Formats: sequence, structure tokens, C-alpha cells
Amino acid sequence: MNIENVPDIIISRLPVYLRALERMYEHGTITTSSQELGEKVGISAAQIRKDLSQFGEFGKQGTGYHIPFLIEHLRRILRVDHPWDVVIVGMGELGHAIARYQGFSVRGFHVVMCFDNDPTKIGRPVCEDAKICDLTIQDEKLLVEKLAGSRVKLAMLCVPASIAQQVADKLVEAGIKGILNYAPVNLVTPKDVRVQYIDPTVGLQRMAFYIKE
Amino acid sequence: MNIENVPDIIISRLPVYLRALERMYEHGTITTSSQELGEKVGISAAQIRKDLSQFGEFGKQGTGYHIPFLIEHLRRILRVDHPWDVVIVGMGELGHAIARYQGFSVRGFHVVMCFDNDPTKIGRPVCEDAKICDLTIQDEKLLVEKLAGSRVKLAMLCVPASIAQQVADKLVEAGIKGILNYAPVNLVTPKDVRVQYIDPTVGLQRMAFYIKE
DNA sequence: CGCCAGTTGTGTTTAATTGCACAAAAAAAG
DNA sequence: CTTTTTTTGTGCAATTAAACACAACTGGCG
Repeated sequence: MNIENVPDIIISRLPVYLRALERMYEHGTITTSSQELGEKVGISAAQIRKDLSQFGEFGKQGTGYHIPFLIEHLRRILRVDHPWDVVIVGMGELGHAIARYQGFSVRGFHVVMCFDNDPTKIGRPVCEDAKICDLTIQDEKLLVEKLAGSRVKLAMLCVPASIAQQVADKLVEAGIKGILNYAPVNLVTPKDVRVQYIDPTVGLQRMAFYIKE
Repeated sequence: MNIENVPDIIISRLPVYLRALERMYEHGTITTSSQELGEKVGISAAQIRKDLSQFGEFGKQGTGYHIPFLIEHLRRILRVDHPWDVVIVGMGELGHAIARYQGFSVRGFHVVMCFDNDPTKIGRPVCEDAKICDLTIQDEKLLVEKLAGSRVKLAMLCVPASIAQQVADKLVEAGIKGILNYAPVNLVTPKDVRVQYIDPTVGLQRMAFYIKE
């Protein structure tokens, strides 16, 4: 039950459990079993019980798990029981789409600043409709300055692959501890700075392997 | 060297190797070692050698790997040595952004049809500028009909979570074998239909766990 | 040509992950 | 109140994945 050295593979499943539980709760379900949850997320019941048991005893024999209780604990474990501020670097098509997307905010991640290195973009509003997003694109040169001392620890990286590493280095310098990297390159970072990769093509290629006709 | 039962975890790394190799090749490098490649992708050299050895002997002692040769073989293994047609279902903000995004096409995945169930969207062009994307949004009701008998085997699912499963069922019925799912729900599919999940929030939550102050 | 530095492919060992199975507890049924 | 059913948490076994280590091969150089 030492939360410090829980293997990452277990951590990686918790958001999936949380997502499914939140969904069930929205649908009015207040109790579930490892079996039922397992069917929803495609993971064996034993696996789920073992994963959860790393952090405490949340279930009750004969009954299962009380959903709101488990949600609360998972959020606390993942440290998403409070909202997080996030910045976006690289305001191309993708950066704009992400900034406008409402889904992050709903799930507790607030975009608070946007940066780009293109002088023609700097100073422009991210979105015409200020109700959707009232941010202004800032100069990437000011990144370190603006972030140092702020509480922002998470960034989404949407710059071209060719400059992703150097921008990542700046993010590290600015005290960022987690980078959601949309650029199709692996990043090298100090080990206290985590990177999560989002490359749809990798997913497509991986599936293509299995399609035989 | 029986390609059929190579573990999925190995397959999942191949696109990452391929991506790095293509990048190196674009930069004019024509030879690399497992050591060097490992540093680029953050995976041990031994792991890379063992992964590749599942499919044949591509390297040469003393020299390493000839990059274009290895790229060619990885593409053949992953079956991305020819382009793939893909459809998008759900033309909200996200679906539009994906349809306009040029990156898929560059890496061999061509968007050939777009569907939505909203009558006000059906018949509209995906993009004002036909040079970027000259597709028209089609009625989701026609999905099965249009796809059956076509060679399309891959789909990107961008509909709201609430209807994702039922649309996925239709995709399965239409003969789709791989779904890139952007909806934040797990999908249940027959085991010959693969699903890859893209949920940025999961990545953010996973990183949030490690940020302690 | 012979030696050295570099590098692969793989057999073997070690570590990590998952699956199994069951006692213990709770609730439901009789 | 007793029995049956349900379901958890967990020790142990089995499986899977990763790391290690080295023989075998290659190319370069004196």
C-alpha cells in the first residue's frame, strides 16, 4: 500500500476505471462489482481488484464498490480531485482545435495560456467567440518567464516535429512536469518530467498490422 | 519468426521505430545501430534487437541497420507499404479538425468519406477550401450501405460518448476492422475488430499522478 | 593478413505482470 | 436463525516481458 512505488502500468489503468465509473454514475448507477466494471473496460475482474487493492480497501464483500466513494478515492489518488492549469504551445490548426475543445475543462484541465513563435499570430485572440475561449496567443519567447513561478505544471505540445525537442527543453526549463506531446517524435526529458504521446497514426499503423484479407 | 503470434506489445513498438527511422532518413542518415535508435525512442538496444529479430535478420554485425532497408521491411510488416482508406464518423469540431489535418495523408492514411447523423450537416462540404478537403458529409444511415463491399477497413470515431457504442456496432456491421476511437468510452467489439483509444485526458491524468510538490 | 572495435542475434536469467483460487465477509433467502 | 449467494482482497502459480551476456560476424587499419 506504499503509493510511491506502484508500477506505472497500474497507474495507466486508473484513468480508464475512473472514466467508466463517472459514466456509470451519470447514468444513475451507484454500485458496481469488479466483474461488471471489468466488462465495461475490457479488463479482468481480478486485475481490477488487485489494482485497486494497491491503494486501500474500497469494496465490500457481497456488495461490491460504492461508485461515488470509489470515484472520490481514484480522483484523490490521481490528484485530479482539484483542477489543473495547462498551457498549449504551438497554435496551428491542432493547437487551435485543442484550445477550443470544451472537453478538457469539463474534466478538470483548464487551458490558461497559449504560445506560438509566429509573429503574425502573436497578440491574436485564439477564438473569435470569447465565450468559447478568451485567450490571446502569446510570444513563445516569453514562455519561461511567464511560467516560472506560476503553478502551471502541465503542457500540451502541438508544434511541428522539427522543433518539438527544443520547445520541450524550454518547457522543462519553465518548470513543466508533464508534457502531452502531439508531435510525432520521442522527446528526451529529465526523469521527473513525464511525457505522454498522442499520435493517431501510430494507432492506425498498429491496427493495420492485424488486418489480413 | 512466426509473424502470426508476435505479442501485441512488440507490434505496438514498431510504429515508433518506424517513425524515428523515417525521421533519421529525412535528415540524411542512412545507417544506425540498435543503440542509437534506442536512445532516440527511449527503449533499450537489446529490446529493439529482440523485437526486430521476431521478423527476420535486418542488421549486420559491426555495421548496424541500413535505414531505408529497415524502413521498407517495417512498412511491409505493419502493412503500411501501401496507402489505407479511412472514414470519419461524427463531424463535430473534432471530426472536422481531423478531416482537415494533412498529416494522415502524408503518412499513408487517406480520408475517403465522412458521416454524421445531423440533418443540418448532411450534404455540406467538409471544408470551404476544396483544395484541402473536397469531401461532402454523408448521412450516417447510409454508412453500412456505402462501406459494405468497399475496401475501407479503418474508421475514426469522433461521435459523443453517449452514442459511440451504437455507432461502433454499425461500423462492425459495415466490415470495419480497426476503429480509432476518440470518444472517451471503452468499446465492445468482436475480437477481429481492433480498437485504439485516443483520450488526451487519460494522458493528463496519468501524468498528474506523478506531480508532487 | 591479423587484430581491434563495433554490433547483431539469441540463449539464459531475472523481473514484472497476470491469472487462479479460496477464505472471509456481507447480504439475501428461506 | 441458518443456509445460500455474492463478492472482495490476496497468497501463490503461471505466464509474459525485459535485461544480461556473449559467440559470431563485419569492416577498418596498420
